[in-house]
Amino acid sequence: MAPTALGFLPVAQPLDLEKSIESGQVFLWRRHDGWFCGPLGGKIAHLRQVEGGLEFEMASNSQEEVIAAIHAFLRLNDPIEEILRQLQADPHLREPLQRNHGLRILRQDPWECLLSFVCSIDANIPRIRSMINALAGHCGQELSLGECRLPAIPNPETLAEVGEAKLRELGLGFRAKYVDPLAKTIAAGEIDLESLRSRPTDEARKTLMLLKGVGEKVADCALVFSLDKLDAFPLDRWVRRAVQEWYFDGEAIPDRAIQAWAKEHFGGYAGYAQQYLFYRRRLDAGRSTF
DNA sequence: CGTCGACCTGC
DNA sequence: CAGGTCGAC
Repeated sequence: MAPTALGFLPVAQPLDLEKSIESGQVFLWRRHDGWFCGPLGGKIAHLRQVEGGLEFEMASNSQEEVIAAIHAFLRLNDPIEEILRQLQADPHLREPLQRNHGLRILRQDPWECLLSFVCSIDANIPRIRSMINALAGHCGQELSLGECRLPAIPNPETLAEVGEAKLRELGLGFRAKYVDPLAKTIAAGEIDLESLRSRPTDEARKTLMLLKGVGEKVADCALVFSLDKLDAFPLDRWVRRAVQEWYFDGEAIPDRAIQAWAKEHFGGYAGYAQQYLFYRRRLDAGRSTF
């Protein structure tokens, strides 16, 4: 039995763990006895928000290591007050910012993130979860902590061995023809995802889009949710609709024009703005699939 | 260059 | 219909 680090991390900044985890950024996390249970830095973590901070439990030798991992995952070093202050200048964001106070961008593993969002193509959140879980269940390492068991996302090398036919059997549908070469390309080291973190946003985006199945939207999700490019602005059908309705009087605008507008309008934290626009637009549409 | 259909499957 | 992408006009 691995040693377990248990503890409390004080958090004195806007944070809503539930909203952040259940806002369609991560797909393996689940609730378990009032805790959230999910993958964190290659291990399994339990997190629970309580008055003044977070309770945590994780397999590890050191509390410091766990706290560092939580900090990274929840992006607790982002200048969140400054970000929120900037976004509040936009009247369309004031209400969603207030109603979803503490909704944060998460920092997940780039491979896990890219794979998840390729699976997200033309699917809804329950479907995405089911695909990711099927993949992980088939060839991912089984993690466990207490009573909570969780299959990890298979690494690219392992996934590359599975083959397109099996991926279809696992329920990926046409996405199998993207995921199979994606795994093979990453496994072969042709693109080093981690190294994109230190490249400019546009360059990292172009590199990601060399991959089959990675278009603008999927690339932007990987950039914001895993590669620290908070200026990227993932443009899905919901956000596109929100922008057209709220800022352009319902007029249809080409994506590149929306991107240029977002860059100008939201600046370096467009990724955060997108998350609030998305969240609000989904709620207004009466969805409850979070 | 913009536009359009095909692509899997499940709720 | 669902948090797109690709390839063919």
